[in-house]
Amino acid sequence: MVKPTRDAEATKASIMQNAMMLFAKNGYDATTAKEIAKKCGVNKAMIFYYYKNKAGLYSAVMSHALEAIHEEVITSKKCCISPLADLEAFIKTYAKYCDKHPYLPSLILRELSDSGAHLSEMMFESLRKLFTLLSSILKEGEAQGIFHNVTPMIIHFMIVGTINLLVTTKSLRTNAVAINEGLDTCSDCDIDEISDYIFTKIKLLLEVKNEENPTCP
Amino acid sequence: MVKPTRDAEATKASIMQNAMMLFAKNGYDATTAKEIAKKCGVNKAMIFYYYKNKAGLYSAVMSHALEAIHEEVITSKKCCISPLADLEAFIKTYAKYCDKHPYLPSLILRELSDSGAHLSEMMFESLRKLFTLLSSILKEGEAQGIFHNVTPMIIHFMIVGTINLLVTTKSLRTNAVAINEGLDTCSDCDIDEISDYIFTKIKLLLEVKNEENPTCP
Amino acid sequence: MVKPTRDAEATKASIMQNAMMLFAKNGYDATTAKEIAKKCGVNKAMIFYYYKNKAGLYSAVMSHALEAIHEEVITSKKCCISPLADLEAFIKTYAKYCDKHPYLPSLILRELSDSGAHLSEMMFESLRKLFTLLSSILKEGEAQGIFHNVTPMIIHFMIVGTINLLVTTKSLRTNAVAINEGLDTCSDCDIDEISDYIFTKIKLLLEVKNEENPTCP
Amino acid sequence: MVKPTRDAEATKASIMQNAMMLFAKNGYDATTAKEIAKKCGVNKAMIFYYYKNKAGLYSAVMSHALEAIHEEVITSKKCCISPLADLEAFIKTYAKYCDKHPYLPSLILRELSDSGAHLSEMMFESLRKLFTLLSSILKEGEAQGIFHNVTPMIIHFMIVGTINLLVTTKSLRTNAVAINEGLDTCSDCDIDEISDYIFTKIKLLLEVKNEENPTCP
DNA sequence: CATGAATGAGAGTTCATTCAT
DNA sequence: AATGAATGAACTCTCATTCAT
Repeated sequence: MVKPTRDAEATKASIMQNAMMLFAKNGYDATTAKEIAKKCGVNKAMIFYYYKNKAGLYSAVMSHALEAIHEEVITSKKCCISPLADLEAFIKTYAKYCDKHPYLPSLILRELSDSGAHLSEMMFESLRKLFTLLSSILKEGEAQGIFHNVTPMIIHFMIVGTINLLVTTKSLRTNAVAINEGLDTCSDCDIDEISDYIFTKIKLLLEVKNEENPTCP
Repeated sequence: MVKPTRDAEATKASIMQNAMMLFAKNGYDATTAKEIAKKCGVNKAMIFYYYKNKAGLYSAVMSHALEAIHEEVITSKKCCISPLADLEAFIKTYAKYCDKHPYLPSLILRELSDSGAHLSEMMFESLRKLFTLLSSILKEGEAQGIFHNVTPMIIHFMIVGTINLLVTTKSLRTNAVAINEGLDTCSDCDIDEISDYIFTKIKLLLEVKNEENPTCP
Repeated sequence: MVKPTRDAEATKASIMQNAMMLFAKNGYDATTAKEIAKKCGVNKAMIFYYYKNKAGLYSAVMSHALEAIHEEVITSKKCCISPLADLEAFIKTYAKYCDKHPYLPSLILRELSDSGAHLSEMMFESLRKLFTLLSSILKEGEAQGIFHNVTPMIIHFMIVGTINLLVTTKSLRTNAVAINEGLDTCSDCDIDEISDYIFTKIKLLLEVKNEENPTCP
Repeated sequence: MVKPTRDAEATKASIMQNAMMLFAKNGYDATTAKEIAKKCGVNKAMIFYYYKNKAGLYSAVMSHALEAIHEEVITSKKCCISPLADLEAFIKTYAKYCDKHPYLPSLILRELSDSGAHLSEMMFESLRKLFTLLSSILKEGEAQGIFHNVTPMIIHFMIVGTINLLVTTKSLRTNAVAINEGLDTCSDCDIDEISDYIFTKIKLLLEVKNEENPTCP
């Protein structure tokens, strides 16, 4: 009995927002249009009015999320002056964004978990762009003799995969520690510690000589 | 006078095997009983006869997969004599197993992607045991002064997450390279190269002094 | 400050015109308000504004079509001087009208095909008047000894049914001949040939002695 | 609460039978699966179990009806010895069949009323076969000098169209006479009178010399 | 042990229609 | 007069699950 907004933009955005949450939590198939509509307080039919069909909504959700993160990472990179600083920006921005929008890593993991069989052109493109960005940073660093023995794809997954898993398993890790007290599941680590740690480790792994390169201010 | 299809046990196993494939490829919801039955060449009702319901079958599938890997990784560890060797065994065994049974990483990623909301006790336990194993290796190595600055949870995800993503995205990465030729998506890397590379990198990242420690024969 | 689309009457008429086409082509149920509106270039809501609801629009369409033909056939009759001439006028006018407005026979066949269950009073009345007209011509002819053995209802259907089917199956008959070349589906016959032929045959069937009666000039 | 038949053939046939009635009465779109299932006393899902989808059921219904009539007409023809006898058999068999199964003419009129836009290959074929049959009778008669000035397509529609309309408008014609007493809508004519009349008229129209040709015994 | 028939619940989607501007 | 947003009811179709044989 929520009275209609009569504000197209707001309704449309609300649908996307709530759909994002539900898709991330329950996956594509287990999320129903009814459920989304209820959460938005709008009629089920509005979903189809604005997004044509469920797949269209999903596509829009993914596109939105991936564009946003890509934008953010690209922007953060601009302030920097060296591959190392770029790398740091990449890691920290990605981590921060995932922490703030924990739906994203869920959605990405889900998409990747079926070999991208249902990945739309657009999502595929977004993921590729993100990788291309990191790849160019790493290649540049290698060219400048700062990074060594780089296989960009694997490094990419080391960074992105680790962050994704840490974010998506947050509640899980808290539970695990409750059961087995000796286990350190990093359940108290905040996102800044985590990204610092990852950055440090990635530097080691890329055989960076610490003192010589400027990082992000 | 109806001739039974040879062997009940075989039918039951066939259902599990085919279900595993389909669950991994399409996810829980998108996999239908009809589809599984068809692939097995048995009647749909048999699934319910043997596994009570779809959730029961899924549970059995996950249980089977996780037990198998756990067995394998635990066993392989025994052959070795140092934390470094154990680490190597862990990485290579896990990677090899995932490569041979690519359904597993898919299933795991899928489960983790919703914060384990639907993770059964049993699956949760299995994942925890896997982490406990690696954790003990890392702790032991740190105690012996071989590994440094270890946060086991993050290292665990770095290893397991990277391997999972590399395996699940295999076909995806091949496509990506077809589109953008300059991109190196490691599409030709075989699993041995990959696990070698990861092991090497993890050693760097754990600040292992290379020459002093024996590895697995 | 919204500039009205020129002319309310024009909008209303456009809706009717396009609705007629679509109802004829796809039937009542398969024709949607959206579709009609799109074809008219007006907003969907206008249909309800002008015609209250879909049934109202349909009613208006049928009424319009039937009135038009009735007007035309009745009028044409007046120019003539004998039952035979009247009959000729009836056949040729009906045929010509159907050929020019092929929606009408479609709509009529559709209505009749469900035993008139949904036939509105008004449509029923129109169809009845058409039959009454032919009936009176035939009766008069019989009274004058020109026509013999007349069962008006059957003759009526022989004329009207044949013309309706020939018009509605035009494209169908063209296809049929393309498939089976030996078949003569009269696919090239134009409406004048057809109505001439029908008139000739109806004369034979009514046992008219050819030379004695004047026809329409 | 009808207890299940557990007789596949019976259930399947019941669905077809009831669907035929409803499709004929209300048309394709206005007939719902729910309605059909209710009339059969079976679960809605059975329709899809046996016929895949609504269109499949419709197709099966049409196919069944058209095959049946074609069979009947072909069979009746065999007993005869001259084109005239064949023609008589055609008309009387068709009329009788339509009278006994009044769904058929409704379905045919409906299909033809949209220019066969939705006519499936199979239905189209059946209709074509029926026409081919009559066509060959007429051509043969013309070759033997019994029939004159034959345009088979038009004659076909004169026969078939007239019978179809007479059958489908039966109740309508009864109503019309109630309103306008002077009107003779042939509301009391039985099917034998009708087909006799039509046959007689068609003979006149084909300029058959009455005494010289044998008809069906 | 195995099958095909049957079911009920619910999903996505469409659409006539109304409301507010 | 005209529009786009919003709704509720209905429809087709799917699917896990059960029943009878």
